[in-house]
Amino acid sequence: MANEDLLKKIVSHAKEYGFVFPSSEIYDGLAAVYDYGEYGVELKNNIKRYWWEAMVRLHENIVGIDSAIFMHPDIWKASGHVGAFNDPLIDNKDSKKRYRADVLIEDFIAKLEDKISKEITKAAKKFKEKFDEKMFSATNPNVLRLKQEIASVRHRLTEALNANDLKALRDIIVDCKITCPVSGTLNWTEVRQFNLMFSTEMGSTAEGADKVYLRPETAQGIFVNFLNVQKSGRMKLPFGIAQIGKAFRNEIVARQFIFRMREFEQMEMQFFLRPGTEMQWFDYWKRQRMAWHKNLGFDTEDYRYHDHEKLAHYANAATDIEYRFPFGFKEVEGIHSRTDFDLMQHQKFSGKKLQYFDNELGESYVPYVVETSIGLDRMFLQVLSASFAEEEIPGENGAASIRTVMKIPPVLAPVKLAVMPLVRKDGLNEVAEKIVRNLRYEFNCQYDEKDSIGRRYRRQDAIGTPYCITIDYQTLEDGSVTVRERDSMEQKRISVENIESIVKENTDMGKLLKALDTE
RNA sequence: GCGAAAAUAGCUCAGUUGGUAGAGCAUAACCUUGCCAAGGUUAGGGUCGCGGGUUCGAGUCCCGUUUUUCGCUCCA
Repeated sequence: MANEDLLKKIVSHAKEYGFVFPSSEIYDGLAAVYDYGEYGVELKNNIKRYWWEAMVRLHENIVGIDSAIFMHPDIWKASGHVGAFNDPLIDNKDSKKRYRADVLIEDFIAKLEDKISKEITKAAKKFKEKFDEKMFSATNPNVLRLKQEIASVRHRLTEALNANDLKALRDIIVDCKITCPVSGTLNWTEVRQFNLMFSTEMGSTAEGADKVYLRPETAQGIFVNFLNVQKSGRMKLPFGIAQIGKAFRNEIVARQFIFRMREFEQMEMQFFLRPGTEMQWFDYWKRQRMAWHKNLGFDTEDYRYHDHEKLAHYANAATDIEYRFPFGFKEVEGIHSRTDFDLMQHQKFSGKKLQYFDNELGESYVPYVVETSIGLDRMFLQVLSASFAEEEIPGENGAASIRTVMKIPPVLAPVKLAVMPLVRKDGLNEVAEKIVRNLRYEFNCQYDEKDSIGRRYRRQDAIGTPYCITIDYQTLEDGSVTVRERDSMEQKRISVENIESIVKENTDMGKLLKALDTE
């Protein structure tokens, strides 16, 4: 199966069986926004629970919070999102390449500087020992002209950037005849700014309204609550704060189904620690998080680390956990050693001390942070991708049929059990309905009496239900039922009383967590 | 945001040189069967993504637009 086809199949399967719908579909949809359907929301909630309990319940020193999406606007100045998210971009119409306008100009300045050093090298060769570089660069007309040009361009660049004047930026490019490195032409578009943060107004009157942003990450809600949690929870370093929540990014290109959405959900944990111990904790979380993924039982070959060589300004180590999606290995989770960058920034912008008094050392300091950040929607897509299977089943008269089955780990499956009467008569349906009524307190349980039993099994396969119970005439005689397992399609006869324990045993979150903890 | 391609029923797709929309599956009701999809009868469901234009007439031709996919680009 070609890989693009596989993604297509997953997308249409997700829609057909109520996992994921395009947003606002009857209005032609809204780009890069999706809704979760009746089974999707169950799966998503189960993933959240697996993460939350693995982080918060299994670690004594990790607690959770749920911070608001709206935050004080200055937070985004401190975090660097205002500014860094505002790159001025320009496109070359011939090569179709996009550049950061300020980078193009910086490159141009670098070229001029390069010219100066070439002049100097040339002159140095010519005059040998008699060459005086200081004297030369202060008097040579070529060098002086270049220096003047650099100063002028740099001045204009600074002015334009400070004034946020996009037209002035473009004028510099045009005036300096800066060409596209690819096409070599001057055929530029306007300079445009892409603010990756969504904003809205807080306050109902136009005059009093203040601009607020929809958070582009959940991490900042943790940083600004660091002291609150540390004090109210009497937390001792090292400790972590976990959070699951929505974040919003106005992506220029949002594609690949729910892999990159404008509104998405993150599961983040910030681990606060003593400076100098960050690499040890970075390694710890790197292993822990990979173990969490692999504990789900999918093919371990499909996971890998991707260590960052180019680090962001705030990080001193970073790695991604990547999964082999139908469109290649892509990031599902990031583990970053963020140093004290964030807390220092908030200390600076808020004017409040964000320090921890370490009794062992007898001194206070701004803690370092190691972060684990996983995209819930990506994780969801990962589970869909890994679970989706089409199997050939030998038919009765030689004709093979295709079985589409979602081999979702039973703990995460939206529906744990389907109960169906073999026939919709002779009281079999009543018996089945009663079983569902009794078991629905324990786990998500479905009743289905429509169509042939084989077709009902296939319907449950399509949504990943791990167990199907069938009530037949023998049930009426001895209280036994058949239990059919999703992946093997094997059937066993068990007594009605044992249904609960069998399903529970194999769909139990506690058991999955235990397997994770002993690794 | 640029370029290319696509868009017809819930899904997968037909639809001839322009003549007023079909199939299979799915869904619902009833009957029948009963352990791994595709039994029978009936029904519902589409202003052919949307808007404009050409034409007596547009699913079909033209322009715009939206959404999706692919390639660039971006992902602090």
